[in-house]
Amino acid sequence: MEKNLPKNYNPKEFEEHIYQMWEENNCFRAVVDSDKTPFTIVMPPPNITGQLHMGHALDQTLQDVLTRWKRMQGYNALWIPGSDHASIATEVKVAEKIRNEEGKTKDEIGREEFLKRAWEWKNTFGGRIIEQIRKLGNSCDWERERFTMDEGCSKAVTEFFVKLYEKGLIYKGNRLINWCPSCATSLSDAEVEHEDKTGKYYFVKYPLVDNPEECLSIATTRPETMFGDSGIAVNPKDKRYQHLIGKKVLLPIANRELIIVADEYADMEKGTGAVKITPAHDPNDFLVGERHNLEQIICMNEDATMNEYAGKYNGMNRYECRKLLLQELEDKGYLQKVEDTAHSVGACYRCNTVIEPMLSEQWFVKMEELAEAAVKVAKNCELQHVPDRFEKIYLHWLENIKDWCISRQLWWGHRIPAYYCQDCGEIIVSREVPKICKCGGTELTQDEDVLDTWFSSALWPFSTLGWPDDTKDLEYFYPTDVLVTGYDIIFFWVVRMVFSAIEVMDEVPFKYVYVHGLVRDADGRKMSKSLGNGIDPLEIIDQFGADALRFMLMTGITPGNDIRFKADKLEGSRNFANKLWNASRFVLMNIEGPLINKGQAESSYQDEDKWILSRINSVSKEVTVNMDKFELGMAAQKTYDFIWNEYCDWYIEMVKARLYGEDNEDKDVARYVLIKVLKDMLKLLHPFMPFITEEIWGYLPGNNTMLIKESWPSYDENLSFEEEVEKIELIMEVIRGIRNIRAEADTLPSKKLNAVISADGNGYDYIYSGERHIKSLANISEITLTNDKNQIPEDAMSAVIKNVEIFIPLDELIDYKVELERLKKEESRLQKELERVEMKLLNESFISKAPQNVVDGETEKKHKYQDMMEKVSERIEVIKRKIG
RNA sequence: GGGCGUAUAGCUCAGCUGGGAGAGCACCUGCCUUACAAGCAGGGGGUCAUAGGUUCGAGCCCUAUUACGCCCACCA
Repeated sequence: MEKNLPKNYNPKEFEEHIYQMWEENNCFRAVVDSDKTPFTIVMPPPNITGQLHMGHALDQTLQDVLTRWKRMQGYNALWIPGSDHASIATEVKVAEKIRNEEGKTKDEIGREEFLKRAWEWKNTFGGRIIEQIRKLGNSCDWERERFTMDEGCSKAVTEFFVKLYEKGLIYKGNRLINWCPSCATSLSDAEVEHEDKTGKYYFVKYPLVDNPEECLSIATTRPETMFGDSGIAVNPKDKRYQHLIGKKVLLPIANRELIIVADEYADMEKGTGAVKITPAHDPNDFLVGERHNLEQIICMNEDATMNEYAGKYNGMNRYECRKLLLQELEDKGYLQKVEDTAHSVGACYRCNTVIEPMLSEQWFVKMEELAEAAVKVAKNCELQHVPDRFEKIYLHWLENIKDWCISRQLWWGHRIPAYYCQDCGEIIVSREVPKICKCGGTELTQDEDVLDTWFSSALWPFSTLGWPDDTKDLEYFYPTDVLVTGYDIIFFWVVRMVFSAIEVMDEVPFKYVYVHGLVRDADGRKMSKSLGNGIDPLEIIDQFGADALRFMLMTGITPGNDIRFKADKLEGSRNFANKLWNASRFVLMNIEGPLINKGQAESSYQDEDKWILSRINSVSKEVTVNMDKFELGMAAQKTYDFIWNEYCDWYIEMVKARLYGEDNEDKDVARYVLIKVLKDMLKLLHPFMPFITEEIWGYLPGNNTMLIKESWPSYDENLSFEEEVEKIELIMEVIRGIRNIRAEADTLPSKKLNAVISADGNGYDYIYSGERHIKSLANISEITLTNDKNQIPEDAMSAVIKNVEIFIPLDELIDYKVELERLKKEESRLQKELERVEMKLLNESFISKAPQNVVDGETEKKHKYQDMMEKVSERIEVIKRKIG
């Protein structure tokens, strides 16, 4: 007794131990090996605050499919896992925890103690998501697991910062930045999400100092910022206001004088044509202010409450202030009118609080030069996007980039390696903590701020390989091959990795960027916490198995397009796994003793053996082509179709009679082919469904190694049998034809029937050699094969397949009306096909302009249809006569 | 304001360089046929958003339009 698979497919019974087996045998491990070509992927590091969601499942399955496939192809495949410290998100979570558990604020607890708590938090919960992603079957090299704030990554961050600073690409400056009042930190432009909202235009009257009767009307959407006004701009070409240039207006309520300046920025079409200038709270106004040397008045505090510049509104939050201020303006006659308007409001991408543009001293990365380099590599194809339309998005962003604000007023993150001399004020940027200043001062304090999380993520493709040290890993595995990510973080991450890598490695960080879409819910909505429509991958795995989830995410997808999470699609994937399981079980229950060797089998192949061998051979080739082009959805689909529709539905059925028969030698051939094809199928499917394929593999005879280490099926010219393919496909059509007759005529008994088949030429030979299949699969007891018209029975139902005519003689059982309907339907179908082909062939320009092979093909079709038509018409005549 | 995507069977989606419209689910009919009812066999169902154009030939290429969605933008 050979051992066989359990009767039921139950992924829970083996997924975990299969994963353990892979790990124990170091199957995911990749080390420098100059005999092999490396294939490297770095995992986009999930946030330590995060829970595993469907987005991760999709993202990581794609990477695992690629990694496993390349590994099987013989590459030294390395997939580096890790996690991200997620500065803002983690800081907020930890602060929340401290507040809830101890009732203390961040400031009360202090920086040092806070960081201690944050690390504790990281150590407790940071590993959670890493544990969760193992359940997906990820074959990443866990010995190389990294964290963006581990020693090596931190060293890389410092090195990168200092390098850029020394090159003059990092500077500290007083600029207008995006301020999140809730997170109490600056944000980069990428971290602000814009949303169109309906708001209001408030037209406020600013009286002229010279002549208080005359007022300048100014439109604004944020009236509270008037306390930061330091000028009014009008367009120099604007005739309405030319006489006012250089004069002053009085800022209502605050009673400050504002100068009217002429600046191109003022748009004559917008508002009243005169615009208030608030240099410290608006990026445009900032520039205007600089040009005209206007005062920069910050009128808000860091928590977006008003400050002393707002007079009696001091301490009030910005919205409250707006409300009361408007009331006061109206009461005092300064509010001219209010109009509705749609305008976009920026919000913090972490907490969704409306950001406040504010003047602030921050650290910036100069982007111009870095961006240029990143543009160049895309344009000369060193970097390619899949699908390529994302290159446009990438380029557009880079070509319009502004300097990157990298300092954050947070504690959790990489502290900026800048030190200030308390004696002379000198800034020292250094890899090491400096002991003494040039001036001799020894009191040096480090900058309080930390760096943008994305500053460290930007180094991920090389910091994880040892940079800034000159490691063998770096030399061997870098640059990485593919970066897999969602389109939502191209700006945050992809772009920054590219220019950082070019800057320090002088080479792109990856050759391909595979961009995938979002996983949406069944109704097409984005999965989100607030909607509560998220689906937990762990629950799905628990219920259906990781393989079903993976396969579901991989089929029917196109790069870059979103996918919907549909329960029935998941069931379909699970059913497919079940199908494979049962087919394998069937094969195993028919294996006894050792298999014969290749040579023995080759000399005795039957037609169906050659057919299936030929088919798996072509399918392997096609699947590989698809994989090469990142068409993973297509590759999965083709594998699915082959396994279910060809191997299970046809080959296994065809071979059953041999397995149950007496011819032991032939039985062995069938067994050999069953196993051989099954093995190739498992290989093709393994990247997509690693667990079940590995599990089944372990049961197959002669397998000492694990499937994960097996080699990918390659095309073998010797296994292409065109004639047998043609032959079996004809037999299959004949069987379908008979089944159709049987099913369409409901008077037919389900018992065995006889058939007369008329054929000539190749058809005759093919049918002759395939009789046994027709008998067993179409439930026929006797076949009379003839090329003699006289042998054709009149009282029969019939079908025409190419040049083959099938008759099922039935005498009194035939419902001639039904049969006539059937034939007429077939006749009209043929008629349409024939007309279409004839139209084409009558067209002179088609004949002269279309390629010869296309014309030949159409001509051939014409003859075929004509022949079939003739036969069907004859039958119609016969049946008509029968009806009378 | 600019850019992009999607529109194909009742539903969800495939469809590679232009050459006879596909899958899964759902639906209808018949089957517990000793691998599998998470299954087997058979079947119905589409003017490929609209209008032009290029071509011998368009779901596919070009132009315009419509609907939905997304992204970018210093839109007082």
